[in-house]
Amino acid sequence: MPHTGRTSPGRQLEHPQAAQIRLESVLSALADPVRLRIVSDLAQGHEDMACISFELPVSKSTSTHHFRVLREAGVIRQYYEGTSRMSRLRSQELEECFPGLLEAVLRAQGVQV
Amino acid sequence: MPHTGRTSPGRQLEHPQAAQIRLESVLSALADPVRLRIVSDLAQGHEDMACISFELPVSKSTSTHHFRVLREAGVIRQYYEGTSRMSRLRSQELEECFPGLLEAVLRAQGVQV
DNA sequence: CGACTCGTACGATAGCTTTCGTAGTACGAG
DNA sequence: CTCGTACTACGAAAGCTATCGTACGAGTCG
Repeated sequence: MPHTGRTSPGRQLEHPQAAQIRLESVLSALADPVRLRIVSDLAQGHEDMACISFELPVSKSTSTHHFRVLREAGVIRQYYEGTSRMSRLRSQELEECFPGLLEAVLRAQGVQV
Repeated sequence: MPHTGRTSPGRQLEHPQAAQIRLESVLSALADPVRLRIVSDLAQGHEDMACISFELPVSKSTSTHHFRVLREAGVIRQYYEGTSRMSRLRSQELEECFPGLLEAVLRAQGVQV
């Protein structure tokens, strides 16, 4: 079994506040096949996923990079849980900032919304 | 006065067909402040605009580049009219390919949709 | 034709992106 | 404490992007 259920504090991860999320950065973050796939996977049921559970066609360090881009753009929120880093979409906040945007992108990707 | 009203054939400009428009390219095209502004301006009433009438904070050659990116991504359609190159949004086709996407982006930019 | 306007093509450059490997840190299990 | 797992940080390389200036082509007006 992975962990005991406790949420470890871990190191702090920088996230932009909802009001600081810029459209340009979000679009830029979504304009990459790997990241688009991460977002689709997150939207596809699994609310919280560790980086490892995405089977991405890139190396670990490259994954780290893509997750960081998504996080810094404000698309996902990440937190540590043991040695794993969990990710979840910031759907609600994005909906407030840019209504309909995430939904349109997901729909275009063939994800049930 | 600009021209006599005749539509000159000019040189052919390559456009992707609606079915060939890729989400990734569209997002990538929109992920730039200059291009986002072009798109907003086009949506803002002026259906057909010559490149020159956008007062962009970049040089002529850079403009050409940005218009090309938008055209090749399938976001705008361009045609020659005299010495001018007119541009218009491919709103309807985009709506068919990616419902709600353009609208969400424009709304996020503060454009009345 | 000649001059002027609008836009393109080309070449160059600086900076960013994507990618990786390697080395290291943080956590949990034993 | 030691080991394995999960992930990061750093450095490096290759490629793309945004930007420009200059030189040129296509069309219009006199």
